[in-house]
Amino acid sequence: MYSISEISNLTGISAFTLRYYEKIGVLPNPNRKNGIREYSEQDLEFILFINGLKKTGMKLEDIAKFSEDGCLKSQTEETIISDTLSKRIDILTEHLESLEQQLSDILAVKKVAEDKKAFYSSMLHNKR
Amino acid sequence: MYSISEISNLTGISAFTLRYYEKIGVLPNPNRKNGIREYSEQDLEFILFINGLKKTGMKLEDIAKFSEDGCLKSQTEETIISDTLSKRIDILTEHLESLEQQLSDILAVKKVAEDKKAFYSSMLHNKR
DNA sequence: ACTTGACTTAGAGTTCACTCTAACCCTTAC
DNA sequence: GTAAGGGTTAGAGTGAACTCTAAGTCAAGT
Repeated sequence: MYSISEISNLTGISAFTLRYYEKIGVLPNPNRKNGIREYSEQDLEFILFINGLKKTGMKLEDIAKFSEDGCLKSQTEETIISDTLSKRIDILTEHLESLEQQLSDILAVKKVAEDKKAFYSSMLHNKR
Repeated sequence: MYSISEISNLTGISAFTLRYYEKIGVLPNPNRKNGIREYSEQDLEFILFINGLKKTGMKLEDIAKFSEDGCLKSQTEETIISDTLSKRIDILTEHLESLEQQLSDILAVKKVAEDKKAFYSSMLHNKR
């Protein structure tokens, strides 16, 4: 079990931000003992994944949609589960497409940047 | 030769943003005819590269440092050129490191996202 | 002649994601 | 008992990167 400051140290996310994420629904409410947050190993893993989504450009609003249980009382157990699953699958599918786009952007920029760097280095070398 | 709206269409960057980039030094001033911007093929290429830097997370402030000539009158030709080259090399080197970090972040998230997606899909499948 | 699309400066407004403060309470370890 | 570390709400402030408006000028094409 981890305290909020331990999670903060392990993830690099400040305690402020962790509470903020909880408030806006990006992170689920963890178990509490005397009102104090106690994070499990699975909570930590989930937070790391969520942080990965954020680092790779997913908006907090969309992460919140992924995180939430979608437990509307008006729905049956069956529908809740299917809807939640479908929703999560959709969000992941879309993000995976974005990841492919990012990969190709990065590889393209990397190539040009390497070429330019080599070119500038050779100019610098010839000057001396 | 391209007009600002052509460049906007070709790059996906709005004319507003192109002028804004010029104002804050992210993009150099292009040639003008009667005060109207005329972009060359090389200008277009440079803009596409700059846009790649931005898309891969470089701050506009740093892009501006990369873009500027650094032509301080107090320096000799020699120093100007060497300083400009070294500066550009430094910026590219640092960004290439960031690109590596991004690649590993993306690959890590991609793996977990694919696993989760497969897991959710199988749950959904078993439900039906 | 008129429409279109360019130009200018200055500044207001927006969105996103924090980041922190205020002001106050509660519990556990030393 | 006191300090350290946790809790709450509400809201202010920050910084980055746009995004657009106002209000006017100008030049080329139909």
